[in-house]
Amino acid sequence: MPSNFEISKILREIGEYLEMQNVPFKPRAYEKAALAVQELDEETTDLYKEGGLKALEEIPGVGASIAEKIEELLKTGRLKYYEGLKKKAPVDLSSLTSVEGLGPKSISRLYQKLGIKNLADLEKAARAGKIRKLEGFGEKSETKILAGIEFQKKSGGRFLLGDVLFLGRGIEERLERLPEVEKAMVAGSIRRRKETIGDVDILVISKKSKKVMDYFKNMTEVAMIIASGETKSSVKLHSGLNVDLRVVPPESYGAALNYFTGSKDHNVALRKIAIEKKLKLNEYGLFKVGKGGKETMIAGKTEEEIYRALGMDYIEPEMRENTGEINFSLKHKLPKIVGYGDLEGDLQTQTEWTDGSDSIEDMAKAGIKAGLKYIAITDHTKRLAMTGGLGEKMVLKQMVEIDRVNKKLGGKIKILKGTECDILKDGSMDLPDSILSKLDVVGASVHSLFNLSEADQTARIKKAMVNPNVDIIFHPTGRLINRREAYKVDIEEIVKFAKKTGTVLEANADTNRLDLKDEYIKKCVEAGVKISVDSDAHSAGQVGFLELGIAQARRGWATKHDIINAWPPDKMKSFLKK
DNA sequence: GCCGTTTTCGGCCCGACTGTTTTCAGTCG
Repeated sequence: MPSNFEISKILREIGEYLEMQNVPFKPRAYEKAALAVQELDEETTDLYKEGGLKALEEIPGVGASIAEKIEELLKTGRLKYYEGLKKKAPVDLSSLTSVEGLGPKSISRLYQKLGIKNLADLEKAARAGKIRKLEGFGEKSETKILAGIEFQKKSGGRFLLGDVLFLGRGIEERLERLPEVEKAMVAGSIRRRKETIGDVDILVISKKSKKVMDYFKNMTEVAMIIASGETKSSVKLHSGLNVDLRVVPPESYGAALNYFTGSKDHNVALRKIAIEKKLKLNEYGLFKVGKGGKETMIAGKTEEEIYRALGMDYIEPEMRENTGEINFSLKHKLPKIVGYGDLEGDLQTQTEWTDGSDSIEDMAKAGIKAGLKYIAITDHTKRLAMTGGLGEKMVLKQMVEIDRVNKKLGGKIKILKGTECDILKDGSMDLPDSILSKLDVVGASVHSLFNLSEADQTARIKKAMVNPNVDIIFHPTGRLINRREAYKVDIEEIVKFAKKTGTVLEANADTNRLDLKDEYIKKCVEAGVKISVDSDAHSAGQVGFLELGIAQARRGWATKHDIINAWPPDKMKSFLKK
């Protein structure tokens, strides 16, 4: 039974195939439907079981035609229409479109003229200088393609945390529901909330491992069984993600969890400390080695008791990268990093006024649901025309609407008036100061001219930071994980200048961005620069991105003190520029 | 192909930038 993830991927590819054939409007329709399916709270399978074709048609963006296609997928696991399109141009769309600058039209031409089907073909043709000879391509596009391929190789088939965190958690929950399972827990880089994930590690305590393994290997999303044994099984999912399951005895659970959570460097450092204390640490426990090599286990049931036995404080998984946490722990001086429930507000969200999909009221309600006390509406500005960016008149109009909704919601949450204002080429703002000064929160963003020199880009952003109305620099480096490198900018200088001007730097929580990244967050914390953890939600459901933002803040060792939207509304507002 | 009616067709966010051109197509988000 195909999952929402798989259905959405097929719909998206259909849109891209139609785009390749220059079909008007349909591509957008499929793209919209793909997004809607991806964002559903419920599995499409369940929707269909409960309400049939009708229920599918009620998904916004899905009409009669796409509903029937989804039905075919659910019933047969296949879709003839999709297979027909794929036959006409059997190219690996998902990898080719992920090369920066390559879209459906170019891919279509490359296939027709040079028979390019995948990244390997593309690289070969580019290296042989064949692409520059094609009409519409030139030397520069060939160089750009090669650079794009290099970047792809570097990111090496890793998955975004946001895509696999919930998947891992889903498997964890299903395993935990089995009567044979005492406890199930995702370990590995997911537990450390690393921004990209190679594969998923799950630990289970159970006395009947065979039953657990059988369930695991037969899950609907499994495409292939790689290895299958009593205590360890590995599978590959349809999405290409590998998942390992390990069954451990209860007395070793903590040691196994510690071992399989990593990071490798952190574990090596722990083992060294154990050796200094004449102890031995492995995935089964912490042991005292007596005369004649006799081992007695002194800890292993929980991670806490292992750290304690080593004379250390417990270290949060997000900090286990061997970047100083071991020493802080030994000296009992670890910072108390921000908790997952600590945010009081969200300072960047978009609505249907620009490129978001929900109303101001819907976003506010999502904020209430997430337990927030305030939420800023920060729609785009006019320079970003493709989003329908707001000009002065519309901003003023939106402020009136926000007043209305605030009144209607009766104080359950405070909606703040904000903007995500474009920073223009020379560092000036896309809205006049007379408007910016009326808003509660002004975020400033780079959305254009990503290829300025480092000096120019840095100067551009610094100029925005000098503006007395600019409170926050949104997604300060502009990167898209696995898709686009950050623009060139001197981050040390930006951090220094943020301190000087009292400007906040954002830790954007969008799954694709996570910008600032963890090590830059750490630089801010060390420099005393405040950050804001924002969802950048473009729909009510995306307010949930905040969790990923907090995860990165934790990886950057940020405490509540460092994050302005972990503060109560009044304190937060008094920190912003006047 | 979807949506929303001024209901059963006509519109569909629309501008900047890049690299290719010499007037524009493709990509970005």
